[in-house]
Amino acid sequence: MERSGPGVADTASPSLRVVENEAIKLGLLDDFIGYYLRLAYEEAFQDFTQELGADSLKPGSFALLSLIVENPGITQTELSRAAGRDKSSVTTALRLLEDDGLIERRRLPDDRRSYASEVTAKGQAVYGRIAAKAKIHSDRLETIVGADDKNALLRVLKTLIVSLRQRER
Amino acid sequence: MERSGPGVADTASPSLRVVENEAIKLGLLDDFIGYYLRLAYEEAFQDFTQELGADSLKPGSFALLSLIVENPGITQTELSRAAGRDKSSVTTALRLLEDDGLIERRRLPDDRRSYASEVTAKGQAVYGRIAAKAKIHSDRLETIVGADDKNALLRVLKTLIVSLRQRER
DNA sequence: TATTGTTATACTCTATAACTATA
DNA sequence: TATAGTTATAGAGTATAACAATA
Repeated sequence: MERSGPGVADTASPSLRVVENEAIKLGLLDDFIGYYLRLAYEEAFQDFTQELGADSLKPGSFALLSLIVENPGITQTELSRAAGRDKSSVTTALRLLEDDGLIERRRLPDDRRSYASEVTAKGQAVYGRIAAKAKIHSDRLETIVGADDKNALLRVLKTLIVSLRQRER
Repeated sequence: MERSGPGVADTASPSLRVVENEAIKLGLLDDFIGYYLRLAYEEAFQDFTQELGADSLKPGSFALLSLIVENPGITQTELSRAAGRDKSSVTTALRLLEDDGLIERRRLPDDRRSYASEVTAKGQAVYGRIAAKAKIHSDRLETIVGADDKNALLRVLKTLIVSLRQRER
């Protein structure tokens, strides 16, 4: 990210005013990362959803489908950890994907408790279309913040996630 | 944020692996801001919640209470815009705050359709405690990412929010 | 005993739409 | 007619807990 000059970080910020709001004071909120993370997530998600249009896929489903495409045969417990969701949530979401014919599951012969998920031909096709739209969406975000800031943003977000998760334990 | 050297942004990233996960490939997801925004929001929120402990206040309520403390007499429509929630959601959340005795509402004499919200003495006290805990939480996040990156993160998030909101219209 | 996945269930947060009252 | 706020309701998206099958 581009550095703001010393001491000018705040004043250099775009005037959020929460929306384009008159003169609402944010107080504590103005410095509260979680507040902006939530708003930014919501806006980004909505932008992606609009881009998807008819290929609508729930946010959780998109993450799962990507993980399955990238890691054929991944088990549900692995998906659960990777997506940061409970295994019961994964079960629910996977059933929807399976009902739509986008993925298939088969039992693992070496551990018959586990199910390996695979993308189907149809799922691959849908994923291809979604991937193209995801790229458009990603490019738009990158245009907004700039390539350097985008990479830095990802890096900082990952640092936050990893550190906070480690702290939980 | 500290710049990574040219071309090393990715490799310089902390190895997220989604958690500390073996070797799950993220594919598209690895470059997908929305994915990390969601995970980061969830982790940050959970950290804040744990810090709050008994003074638990819902995330939406915290934002509303802050806005009321900072903007005494703010109306519900203004709160709605500021918090990025529908007015019906604001109504529901305000009633909880009112039931808990943290805020009061009074009709505006000049426009009897509107209600002005004010924090009560009790609400002020609760807010004081929460503010102290919010500071602890914020300081922790700042320690994790560093002061420069924190300011840059806020700046980039605000840019994203503002730009995407403008685009919607 | 521990783990994988399923199910039933419930919770949290939110929005939509129709409404009342005021303007 | 338009706006502020309320209400009833529904919907995402998720987790908890108890469970069956397997290890």
